Amino acid sequence: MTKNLVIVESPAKAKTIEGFLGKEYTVKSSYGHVRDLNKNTLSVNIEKDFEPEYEISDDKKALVAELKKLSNQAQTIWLASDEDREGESISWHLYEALDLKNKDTKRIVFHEITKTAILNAIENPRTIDMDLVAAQQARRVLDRLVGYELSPLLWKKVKPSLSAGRVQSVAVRLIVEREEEIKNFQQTSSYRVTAQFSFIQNGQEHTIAAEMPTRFDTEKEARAFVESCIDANYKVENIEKKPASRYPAPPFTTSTLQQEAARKLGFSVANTMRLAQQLYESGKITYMRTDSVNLSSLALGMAKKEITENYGAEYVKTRQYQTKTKGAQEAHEAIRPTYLDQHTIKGTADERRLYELIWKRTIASQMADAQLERTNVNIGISSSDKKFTATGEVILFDGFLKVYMESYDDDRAEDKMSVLPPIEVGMNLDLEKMEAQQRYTRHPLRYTEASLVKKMEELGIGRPSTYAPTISTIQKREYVTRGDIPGVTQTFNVITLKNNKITEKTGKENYGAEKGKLLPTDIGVLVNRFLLQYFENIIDYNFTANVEKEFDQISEGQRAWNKMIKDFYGVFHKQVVSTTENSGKFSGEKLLGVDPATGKNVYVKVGRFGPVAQIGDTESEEKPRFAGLRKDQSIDSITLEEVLKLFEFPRILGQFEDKEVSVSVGRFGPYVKHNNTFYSLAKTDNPATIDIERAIEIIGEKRQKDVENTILTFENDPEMKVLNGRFGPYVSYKKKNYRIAKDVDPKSLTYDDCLKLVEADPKAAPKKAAPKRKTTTKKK
DNA sequence: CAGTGAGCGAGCTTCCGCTTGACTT
Repeated sequence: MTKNLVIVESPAKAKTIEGFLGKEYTVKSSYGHVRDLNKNTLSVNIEKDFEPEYEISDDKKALVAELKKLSNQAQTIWLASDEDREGESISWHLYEALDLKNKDTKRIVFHEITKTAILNAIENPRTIDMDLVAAQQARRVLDRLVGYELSPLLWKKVKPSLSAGRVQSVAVRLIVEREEEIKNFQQTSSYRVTAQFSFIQNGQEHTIAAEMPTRFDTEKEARAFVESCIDANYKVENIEKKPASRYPAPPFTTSTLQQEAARKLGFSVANTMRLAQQLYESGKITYMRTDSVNLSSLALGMAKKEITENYGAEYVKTRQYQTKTKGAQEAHEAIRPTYLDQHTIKGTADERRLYELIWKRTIASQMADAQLERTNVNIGISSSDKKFTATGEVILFDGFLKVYMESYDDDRAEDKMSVLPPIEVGMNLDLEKMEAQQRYTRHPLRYTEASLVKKMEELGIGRPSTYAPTISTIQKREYVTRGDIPGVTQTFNVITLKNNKITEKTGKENYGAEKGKLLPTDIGVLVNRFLLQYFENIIDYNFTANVEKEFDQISEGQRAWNKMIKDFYGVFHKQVVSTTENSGKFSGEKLLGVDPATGKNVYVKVGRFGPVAQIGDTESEEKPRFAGLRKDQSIDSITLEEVLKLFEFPRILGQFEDKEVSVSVGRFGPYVKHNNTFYSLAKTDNPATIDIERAIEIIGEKRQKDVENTILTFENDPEMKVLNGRFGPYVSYKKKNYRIAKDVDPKSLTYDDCLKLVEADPKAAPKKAAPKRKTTTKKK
């Protein structure tokens, strides 16, 4: 018999809290939301004031039943989900789904998982804040209306299975527009002049590197300047020393953790989150989905002690950080180690590296500023008014730099502190070498996963729990791919003055190479163009920020949620209807030219199966011919010549085992076909140039692999096979697959066993390709 | 990436935010 039932969102949290509360309390987890709108229908009743039709999610039915049983036995039910919009809503949905009674139910909140905080929360219960619940409902309904009205429009006008939404469509827009910026970027160049000087002090030679702050726009000007320096004298005119300090970065939020783990450890956003989840579940770090930079008083105390013991009291500076993030809800602490005295942990190499990063960042955030002395030296030229400057930086006190320094996305030098030699005002310097080098302006960098998250956070779109899933969605929809840009070789001029002689030469550099960047696809570009044309208001960068203001008003009780939705939907739905009726197919069709062989028009466009080339007109009597574009080709840049090559498939390569071998390009990439069997080409193979020898090699490799993956075959029926696949052994029969129970040794199966499995298949109905996720079965 | 290899006469696809295991053909 449970006296008190406490419900939190996460099981790891439940475990910790149960320890604080003693045996009068049972602590359970709701595992997030327990109810939601049905996945297969709109589930928003527009006629009835946008009433949402909630249902208990399939995977939560057993859990809700268990919680209901426990709550029936308990005297008091404590709803302890997070103190933000979603958390409040989770409490309300629990209240509804568990059929709770007002007098037995108490709503409590806490921001840190400590015994005092929990006990304090228990002392100060409140009721569910229905205004906040209404704000969440508005958010949920708005997202559903936008997503479930825009996506079907895309299926109709652009391509099936596409999706659009308040968050993902803006993320795609950012990537598409960055690419356009890069395409339209006008490169310019200028000449930067650097010099190396030397002097002798107490019989010792010193060198000093300097730069001229002004740049020359043209080669002519640069050369004229360098020439004017022949026979010139150089003199130290003044030295200025200035103190400077540097501050540590605030503790990690989800977004900054993802960024730093990408920069310092090379982790993908999804990988970082998986590792962080591991660390959280094993109690090593605090909650990893947070937008807060706040540390609990307990953590501040631990940090102070740790820093004092390891580095000394002068390294301590306790700080409370304030969030700068728009719309931050701050239901949790920042991400930090649970115990700061654990500098390292046991675990996999990646877990340890991520933990150490979190530890360093947390500790550094509570350490003293670094004190520096920056020195600027001006060097005069006897033949010119222009000056060279040399800068040096000396660390007087390292402070937090002893532990950690944040990285940046661009290639700015993170650690270019240089110590200047013992230089004095009035000193004459010898010129060792002067160089005027042509430097090009650089286009903005493409987004990485992590820098996209940063940008999304700045715009206030998405939440810590959705950054990683959103990035995966826009890649799954093939709006965006991750890839490398090789860059181009570019030449630059260098004018050198040495020993009073001028030489000029050209050098080479690689420009614009980028690795692991997010690149828009043809489909991404097209969908973005569609949305921009018909729904600019929805993919406006300020749309989320604006509706968030309205959600805030709802949560403050100043506005009715369904009134807000009504105002929005009135405009939005009209757009949907008018676009449905007035716009035709949106395929991005482009006429490339005329096929010299037939005289027919050649087009490229986005078809039902992706980017496709077409010879002949759709309306003509004779059916047009189609050929899919390769993954490395794009509608934007492909030439007529390249398109015509695509129609040269299938290419007959020759004979092998008395059967024809051909190569072609299909939906899943280039393949070799032999005896009605398909063999995928390796990434390194080019279907346009592949020869029969290599094709036979590929066939051999595939056969070898098949043999390795074949567990059993049967002489009486070659169609029946026991194979080893991604999910372990399975039975394959007549192109369909059947699972084998876990406790059965696949090697021991007889032909009859297999046939039984096939016949016992519950899905007798001819359903193609089972859905990836469980679909909710809604009965009417 | 084990499997698929068309250009669609059907049926299905889809949103954002909470949270973790379940467990695939």
